[in-house]
Amino acid sequence: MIIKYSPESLGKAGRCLRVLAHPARLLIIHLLGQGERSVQELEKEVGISQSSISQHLNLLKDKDILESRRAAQQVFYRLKNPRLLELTTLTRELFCKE
Amino acid sequence: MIIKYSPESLGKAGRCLRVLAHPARLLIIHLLGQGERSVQELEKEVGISQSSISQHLNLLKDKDILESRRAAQQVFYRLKNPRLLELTTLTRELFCKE
DNA sequence: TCTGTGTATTTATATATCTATATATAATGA
DNA sequence: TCATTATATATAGATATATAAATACACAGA
Repeated sequence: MIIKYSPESLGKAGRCLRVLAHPARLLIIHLLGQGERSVQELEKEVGISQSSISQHLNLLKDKDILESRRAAQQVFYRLKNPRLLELTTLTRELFCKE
Repeated sequence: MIIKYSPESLGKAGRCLRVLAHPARLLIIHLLGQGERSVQELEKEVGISQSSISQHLNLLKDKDILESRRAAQQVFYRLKNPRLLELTTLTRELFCKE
């Protein structure tokens, strides 16, 4: 393990985890784990307003968790690193047992 | 994978992750990964006030992440589930690369 | 260029979290 | 019981986050 517990890395890890620590964003990541989705599709599947979805997506993109491509009017989002699913899976294993 | 992405489990996972998503608490978990510590020891190693340490420990205990035992005046805390370290390690691997 | 559709941003308000300070409780030993 | 040490809780002000509504922007087709 090269990565130290420096104040910087603790801060960065904390900020990234905090962005993940939201039900809607966890669901977005789960869905994107199955393949890319347009904002529209996410809006329907997550069940919150377009504006909220867009704001959540923006937070995740800011943290380099998602990336996107535009196809005509639509924008498709996908996980930047599929290993992120390991983290959400582990989270459920540890905290959602029953 | 038995665990579903129900609103309840998403909410619970989100709340637990959020408690982890703080630099001081990540450091506490890292330290407790090496073995139990008294509040006093954590106070010194983390470098924040006794009151703050106690409040962080309480949040973690509320989420069933830590457990404690009292020995005379001191209270020692430890990780309830050592697998939690897998989560913090993965977090650093994913988010603290550089 | 105008219109419609899809997405992003801005703004305001409500709510939650952080931190420090002060105070309270618990256990020990004199 | 009193004083001391260790830990926990309460409170308040500052800061951060969440959410909805309104608006702005981007693209495609007529």
